[in-house]
Amino acid sequence: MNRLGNKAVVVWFGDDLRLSDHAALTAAAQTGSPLVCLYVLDDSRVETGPRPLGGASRWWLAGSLRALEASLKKFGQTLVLRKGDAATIIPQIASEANAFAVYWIDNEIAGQAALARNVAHELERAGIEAKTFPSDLLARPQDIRNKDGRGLRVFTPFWKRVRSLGEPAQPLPTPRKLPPPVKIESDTLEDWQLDPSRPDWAGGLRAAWTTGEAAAQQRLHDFLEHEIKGYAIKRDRLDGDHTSHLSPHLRFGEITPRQVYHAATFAAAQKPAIAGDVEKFLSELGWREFWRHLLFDLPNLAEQNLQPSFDQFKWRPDAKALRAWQRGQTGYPIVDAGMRQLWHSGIMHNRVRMVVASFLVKHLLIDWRDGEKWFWDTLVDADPGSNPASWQWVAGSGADAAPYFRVFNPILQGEKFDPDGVYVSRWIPELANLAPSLIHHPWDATPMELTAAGVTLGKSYPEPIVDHKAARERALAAYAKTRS
DNA sequence: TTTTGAGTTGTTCGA
DNA sequence: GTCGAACAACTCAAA
Repeated sequence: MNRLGNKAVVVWFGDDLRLSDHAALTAAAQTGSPLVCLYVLDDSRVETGPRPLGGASRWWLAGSLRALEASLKKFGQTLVLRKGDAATIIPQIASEANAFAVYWIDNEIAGQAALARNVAHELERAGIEAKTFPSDLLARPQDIRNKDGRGLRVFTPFWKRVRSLGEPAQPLPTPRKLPPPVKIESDTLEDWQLDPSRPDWAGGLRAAWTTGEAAAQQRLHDFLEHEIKGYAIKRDRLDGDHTSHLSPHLRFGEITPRQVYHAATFAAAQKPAIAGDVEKFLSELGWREFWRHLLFDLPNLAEQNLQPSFDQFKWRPDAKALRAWQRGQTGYPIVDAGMRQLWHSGIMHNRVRMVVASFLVKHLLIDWRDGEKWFWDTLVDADPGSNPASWQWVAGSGADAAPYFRVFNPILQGEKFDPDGVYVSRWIPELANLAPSLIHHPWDATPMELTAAGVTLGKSYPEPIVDHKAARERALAAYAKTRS
């Protein structure tokens, strides 16, 4: 019993599937009131709601919810699952539980912010307190403004401003104990069918990932302890594993940027030799932050060109080429390797993301939105900020965007970042027997070299769907037109 | 106030 | 083989 009688409190979980550094959960636990831990899957494709998850993200969500359920169980708690319109369901559950308040973390994402406003409104009408807690971001978008009150559009000044605010708050520990649960009816995860079946295409995802908060913390620890040395240079290499692999964990809030920031700066203080690598790593966290802040200002980032001049751009609809790109059948080994890694593992090395995106947008002149949608569906780390913003960055229509003349050369990029062809061989085994000097441009091999490697161009591996030089010139001409 | 310089991720060309 | 220049337009900060 507490000062509120036997009234309960509801914690509404969203993209914050963890128990540590969770201000809403911590505050709810401190009330001592009986507790409802709630997750609502809002699948309704309403304009104002959050963007419906892609296939790979749905798979991740299922695993993450399972992990959260298991963690809560250790505290004698349960996770209540409901599907439908959050603005209807949350007040219902709150009154069913006889709750005096609903607490949640305000993740300040476009669709979610609108939904959260509706939820708060409905709760107020029902006489139930709606209390929100600050988002996971390192800084509040409201605090990073230029003279005109707008968010910054260039990364370096943005990141300087964020850093000038000082260290982010220390992350909160996991509550020592949680109050008992209120009995509320719940869907089961099986009801939601988040995992693919018929066919089950998630084998590669299961092999590549462990979802959940504990796995996220372990990943961060391993990365800082054993892998970060040399990050500043090695992160661009495709042979070997030199990136943190934290992105999907961050996406679903299994770990917070605050936790990553403090763990990383602590590691740098212990080992001055890695200080430069840590600084580079933190700036990657800064890019995530930058894109999120951009999304805060521009909710329609996945549809609307940030630079209006691009509205006139004549993209080239080409279903056949789009499909070849999606399936990793363009005939450019570095592009195809990336697209196959994505399809198999739900992830793609960041360097290759730039190469394949540049290829779709510039070599094929296909609308960046088509690429963005494919990534949204296939990436486990598909982020409402980073994904559209990075596509716009590559296309040149975005913030701090790549200049129009930057057309990645897929052969050079391969030779530079995968010099021994390790990455290509792994994802395109049919090219594995080609010499490293040929593996990024098999069309230059002699018939004898191809035969020796067991490659038949056009059969075992496609011919290039466009010629690099011609495609580059076509892209430059098309981009020149939008400028004038 | 105005001006100036710098800005994640590249490529090609010609000297 | 290496190196510098050229390839826009815009945003922000510092002078």
